[in-house]
Amino acid sequence: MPTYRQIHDRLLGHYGPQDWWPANSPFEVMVGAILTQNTAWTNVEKAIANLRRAKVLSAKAIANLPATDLAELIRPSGYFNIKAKRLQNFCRWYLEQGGLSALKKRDTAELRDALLSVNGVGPETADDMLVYAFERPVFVIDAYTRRLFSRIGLIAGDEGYEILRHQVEQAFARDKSRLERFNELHALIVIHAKAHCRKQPACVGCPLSFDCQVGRDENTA
DNA sequence: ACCCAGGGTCATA
DNA sequence: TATGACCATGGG
Repeated sequence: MPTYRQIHDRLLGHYGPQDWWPANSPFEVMVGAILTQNTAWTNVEKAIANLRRAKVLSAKAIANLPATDLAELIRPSGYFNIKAKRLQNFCRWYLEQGGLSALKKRDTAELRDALLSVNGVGPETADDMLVYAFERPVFVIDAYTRRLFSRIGLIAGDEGYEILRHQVEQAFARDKSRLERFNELHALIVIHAKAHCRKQPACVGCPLSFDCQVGRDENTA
């Protein structure tokens, strides 16, 4: 049974560095993190392109936009009514807190709690922001990660989010460059899942030498 | 036609 | 604490 570190190394060797998050600024990372909730990234790209074209890809602009206008711009990303509210909740909070420069000064644990206090920001979204916008060494747990680790046998699969996060983070606790490891591992797992989608009957050419089928929901073993 | 995507919130038991 | 309903577009 491979270790978390071996999984990281094998995926990295096979797919190469992913250079995440695909965004032009920390704020754009945060917008994308909210828009990609349970949504394909290709749809998020369209929504972000709309925001950029409308010149409202900033906290102030989004906070001051009529909710119905914002919803229309982000329509391609799905759940557009609720996500318009979430984006505005977040942007107003972001401005109240003093913006990026003020947030960057906060301790990681405190910043995480603050992010989680925003309605519409859950654990995965907060951790996406912490790693890819604030460069803090936290590991993001998503559905793919649960499937992969449980099918390999490293976890049961029904553990709580925090339990899993700490378990993986502990595996790299003494790693000098664990931020880069957490950054890559999450991105690699997502890319790996996309590479082995529903079109294939098995995890063909799996770099983990294991038919993990991360891109499939069923098949729990 | 069906499945699900780089989740989160809220009501209910 | 633990399910279930709900949110909604777009690609395979």
